[in-house]
Amino acid sequence: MVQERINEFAKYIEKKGLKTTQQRNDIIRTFLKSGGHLSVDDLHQKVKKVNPRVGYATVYRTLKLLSESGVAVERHFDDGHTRYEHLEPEEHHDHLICIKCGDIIEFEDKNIESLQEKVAKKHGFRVVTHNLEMYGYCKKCNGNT
Amino acid sequence: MVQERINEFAKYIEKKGLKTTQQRNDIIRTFLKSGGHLSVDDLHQKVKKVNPRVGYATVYRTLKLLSESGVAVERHFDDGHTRYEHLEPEEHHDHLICIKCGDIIEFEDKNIESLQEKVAKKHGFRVVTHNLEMYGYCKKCNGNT
DNA sequence: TTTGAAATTGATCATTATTTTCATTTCTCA
DNA sequence: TGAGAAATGAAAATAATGATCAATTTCAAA
Ligand SMILES: [Mn+2]
Ligand SMILES: [Mn+2]
Ligand SMILES: [Zn+2]
Ligand SMILES: [Zn+2]
Repeated sequence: MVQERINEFAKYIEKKGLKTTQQRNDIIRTFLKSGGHLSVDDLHQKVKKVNPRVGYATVYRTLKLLSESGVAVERHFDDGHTRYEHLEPEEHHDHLICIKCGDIIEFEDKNIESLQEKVAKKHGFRVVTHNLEMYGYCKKCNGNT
Repeated sequence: MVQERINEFAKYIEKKGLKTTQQRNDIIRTFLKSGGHLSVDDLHQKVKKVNPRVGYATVYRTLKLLSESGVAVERHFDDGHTRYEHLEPEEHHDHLICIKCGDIIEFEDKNIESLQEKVAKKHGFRVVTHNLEMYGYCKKCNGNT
């Protein structure tokens, strides 16, 4: 639920002694309303339609805050643009990324996750985050160039 | 074997109609002699000890060629520095990365790999490359801050 | 061995994503 | 409502990487 994410972020802002502003509200609402994996530029484009005076730097700063608060997660796919998506708490997934059309498929596989933990444990390693990305050709692009 | 990698690269250079040069030789030998996951800067530092006149750009260019040839692979961990390591043909592994001391543990898990393929197949996706990275605390860093 | 076209090199400049600065504006709340 | 703290946006600063280009090197043909 969008409102819950907004409240969650508000709580984080409050706890850090920061302030609520119109720009932040516009950015957060636009972000939460959007699906997919947004670059800073993507989001800035969208926010400008709502509030043309929002600056690029503020989008950067707000996305950073959203990540810190747990409302958003940063993704670093292999295209040199950090992307953000919003997740429900405790939610997690990994990605299949088409190197032809750019389509991104999300998946979650408990068996893989549990084997990952097993590997980590074998090395005495405590995992905080992980990412599993597979690059290749999606179904649609498979029969082409 | 280092010599085999050198030959492999020579063959690639030849096939592309490129030339053998002292700089490339120095860079390649230094790279193959080194273990670990080297940044461009790391490698440049090392090469300069062998041949001080080697420029930064040439290290970039040569690492690119090494990757194309299959002798090296590029890694994009979450620190903004592309790193390179050399692998034997057909070799593959993934990484556990300590966010405290920076140590990198390599692992290979056929079970995980096979589950990955299964997930991809389920989505009609043909995987070309993948990367699985787990960030956290290594055994040594676990009992500290 | 000489030669010259093609490739390479290194210094420097260009680019691009992201961060920082800082003067100005906006919030918060006593 | 007014002061102090935080936020903003425009522009400058960073930092990794890529592109340019004149000078140098390689190599196969002569
Ligand atoms: Mn996703
Ligand atoms: Mn490795
Ligand atoms: Zn596709
Ligand atoms: Zn460690």
